[in-house]
Amino acid sequence: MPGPHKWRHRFRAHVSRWTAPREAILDLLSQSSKHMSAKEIYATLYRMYPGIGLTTVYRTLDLLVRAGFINRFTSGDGQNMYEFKSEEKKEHHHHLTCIQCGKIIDYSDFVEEELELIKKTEETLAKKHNFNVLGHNIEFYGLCSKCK
Amino acid sequence: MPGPHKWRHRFRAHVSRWTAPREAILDLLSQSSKHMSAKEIYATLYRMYPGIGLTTVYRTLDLLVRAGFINRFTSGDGQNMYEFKSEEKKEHHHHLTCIQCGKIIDYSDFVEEELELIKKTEETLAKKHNFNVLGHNIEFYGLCSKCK
DNA sequence: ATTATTAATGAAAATGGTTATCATTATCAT
DNA sequence: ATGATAATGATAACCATTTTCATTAATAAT
Repeated sequence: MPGPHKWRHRFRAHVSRWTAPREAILDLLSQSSKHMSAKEIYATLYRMYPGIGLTTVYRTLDLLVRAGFINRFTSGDGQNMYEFKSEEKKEHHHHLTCIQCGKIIDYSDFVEEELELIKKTEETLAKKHNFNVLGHNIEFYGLCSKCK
Repeated sequence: MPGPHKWRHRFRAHVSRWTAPREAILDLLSQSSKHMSAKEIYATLYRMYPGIGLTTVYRTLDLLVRAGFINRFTSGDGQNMYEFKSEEKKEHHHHLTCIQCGKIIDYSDFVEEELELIKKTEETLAKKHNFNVLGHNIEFYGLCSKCK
């Protein structure tokens, strides 16, 4: 469903108004396969849409996370990164981060095993501690080939 | 080895000078079973040692992480938490965090399985991406019994 | 023990990511 | 077309962490 309002339909279930910034942000993230920070997203959009504000970027990203369109995760250096939840390659993946240069590699090795274990763990934790488990963060970190 | 210089020996391998703030911080963390933020550590120590500075707390925590005395991990709300690496209960544990109130529960269910998988994953990632894998963060989050 | 060297400290200011405020703008139901 | 109000964006505030730099104090040399 290409075109100017590609996301409108799905988005409208979550917010009352459809706006240009929201489409621009969602569009950008859906086309970029990379993880992006709020600043990066702002800087990229600013080129073609100089009116956009950083505040709106942050607000929209929050919205998109809550609505389930994108994932948020914390990069090593303390800032949040965002990535589009693709439907096609809906492979469950985790991140391998270089603590030196910040490079992030997606990996999906042992996903089957991981998922089993995650599911089992979530169930046990939910029962044992009476938690409503909503998600998880799994990340490996170290030094990439260039930095080590 | 109790007494005023409990840590001196082990610490001296990593830094050139042994100081009161360093001992105080390490002492506090070793006695507290909880995870603490830099601010909490500072506030606690300030009572018995009003001369201490927040800067020193941060610097010493960095030092202790690098020296392997303590672990640092990111809590949900964007601040770093620190915990002593106990030798006795050297059980590998991970964290279950409430995104509402910030409560953190240590859990060690499925550690055997987890450790196996982690080890396997680390080895594969190291080879595949030529990474020097230094560690991992595994965390589940959700709503605790009070907050849900 | 005294002194010299310089690592370590701490007060204050700076930094950087994120959030709150609020007047203005623009979407959408009518 | 119009009005109600959701959404925006400029600015300032916030908060954890880091930097700067003059002062203090731990250790080595005397």
